[in-house]
Amino acid sequence: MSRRRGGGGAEQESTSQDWVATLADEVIAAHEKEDPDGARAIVCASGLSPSGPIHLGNLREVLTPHLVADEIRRRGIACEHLISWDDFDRYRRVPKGVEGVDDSWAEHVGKPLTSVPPPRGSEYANWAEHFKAPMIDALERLGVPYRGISQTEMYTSGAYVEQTLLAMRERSRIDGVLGRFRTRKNAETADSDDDGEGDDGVDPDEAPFDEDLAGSASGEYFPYKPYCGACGTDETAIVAYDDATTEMTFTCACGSSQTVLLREFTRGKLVWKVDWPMRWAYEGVDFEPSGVDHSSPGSSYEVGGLLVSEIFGGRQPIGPMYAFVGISGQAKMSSSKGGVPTPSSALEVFEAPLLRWLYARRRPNQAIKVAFDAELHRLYDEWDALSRKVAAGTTGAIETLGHARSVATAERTLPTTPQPVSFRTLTSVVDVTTGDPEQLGRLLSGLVPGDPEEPVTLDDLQPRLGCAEHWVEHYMPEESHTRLLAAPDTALVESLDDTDRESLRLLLDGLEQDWSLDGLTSLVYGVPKIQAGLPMDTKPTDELKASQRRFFVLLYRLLVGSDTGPRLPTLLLAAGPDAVRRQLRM
RNA sequence: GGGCCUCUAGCUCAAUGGGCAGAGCAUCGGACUUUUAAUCCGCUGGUUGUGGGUUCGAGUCCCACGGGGCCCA
Repeated sequence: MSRRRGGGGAEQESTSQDWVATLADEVIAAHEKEDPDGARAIVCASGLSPSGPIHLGNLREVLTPHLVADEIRRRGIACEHLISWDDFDRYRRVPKGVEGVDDSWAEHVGKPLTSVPPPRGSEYANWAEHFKAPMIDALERLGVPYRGISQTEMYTSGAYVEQTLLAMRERSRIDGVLGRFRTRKNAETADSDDDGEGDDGVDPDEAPFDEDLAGSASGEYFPYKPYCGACGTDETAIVAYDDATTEMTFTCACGSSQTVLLREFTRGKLVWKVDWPMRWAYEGVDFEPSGVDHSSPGSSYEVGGLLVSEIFGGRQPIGPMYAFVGISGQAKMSSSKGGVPTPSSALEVFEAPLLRWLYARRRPNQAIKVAFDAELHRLYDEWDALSRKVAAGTTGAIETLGHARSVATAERTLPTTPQPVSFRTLTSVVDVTTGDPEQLGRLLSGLVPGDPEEPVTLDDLQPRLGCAEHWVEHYMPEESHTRLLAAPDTALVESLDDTDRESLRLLLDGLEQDWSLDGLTSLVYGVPKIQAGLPMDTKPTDELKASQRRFFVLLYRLLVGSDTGPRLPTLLLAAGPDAVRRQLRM
């Protein structure tokens, strides 16, 4: 890891950088140009709107700047990561499928997110806090340090008063900039759902609120939207504003009307397209990515780039666009749990470094997929293979970087599983033992080649074991489960011929002579040998193999009702002697 | 209508500042006293969507066209 600080720049030596290092180079170079003395720390920023569950797409909004900031800090350069909680945004609609929420929340549409009651049963004070909380927890577990800024706090404390007054003074210039992107056709239907953070975007409904033309009751443009003092919503329109006194009068759809001094008034905010560049300037943001929805002409990113310099005297941050994050595999309960998988729900089945790796290994403009289905197994396999290669020193520079960024940050190392048993194996074992710790322990100690002095404990398998347990319970397809039959298949038992009956008797007789993986292994393979009159150490012939196979199929049918299943020693050990006897008794 | 992204082995995808096109899975062959979507070894597999251009050199950069996805209108 290079730790150089560009005295005169010109360090182009390496071609083995990943996208994170390349972006960090750019950010550092741009920052140096502007602030040669390095008096000001570099600022990377994210914006999150807690208008509903914060999903895995939003996580990219955070992890992209996080990785860049982390790289900058690893180089010993001061860098701060801001997360702006856009919790002063208007409540746009009632999200579907959120537990504890019904249509009655519609009456809060138009209020700030921090003024909307949380879902029923929530321990949090309001809507925004309720949805921020799991994200805050996930960021902690992912090792993301940041400074959170509540926009509600900023606006209501008057932090942005000067900027607000400036924007109002300059309203006609702002209007002009916005106008460059308005086509004659859509001048009346501007985008109201443009909150900049890829807010799930599904908003096919209702009359959009025209933000570009906010509050233009008089036909004049105002870049500011007050919340009504009576009903609390932003269904307001400014009817008069005086630059000298900052006296502002506005009316509301609820019928009320208010006259305030804007230099003292704090229940309102700049419209999004003006708000964003104002904050770039206010915080001195050097890096902030944005979702693909900003690739369109006239997007808030493009417009903001003009406004930040023309109005607010700032500079547009470096800001790559990141592509969408796809999801495969759904939680069984997803519809009742609010639909979209969130970072917290992902961390129930992904080890934290693995989830970081998904976001670190691809450039932001590449679409990525977070898998909750069986592809998760492959992902774990890939990750384990990478970890082994890194440990052996056989990886390329870029792979090594991706791994390093995932397992640790500049500040700390994230928890890893000491004994990374294959996720596939873990889920299968958890499934057949139905999570019983004693059986789990027996099976896993047989699977993990452990030092007899220091036997493997279940703790050595954490946190992965917990992920496997959660996956089996919530994501494993019903048909993939191995379920012991609840009662003997008497019809099948009665139809057995003498040879089959004898084989079952032999198995049951020997069952508890050596109740262990090894003992059961030699037993199940030995039964057909005994029947054929062969010694136990006989090498298998084709004929013997065939009879073994027949025997196994019989056992599978009697135990789980199908022709195949988990390895029989594993299955028998997991089932326990009582259940085995119950199913095989003649 | 405008914009962004994408197209690489049968499948899923790598190749991240132009420098010998690579993995996993699948197939096939071999090994294995252990059946499972087991493990190990090996083989096969390619006109990098199409056509041009820049370059000593292009999957990579530029232009056009075609397929797919997304955003905005």
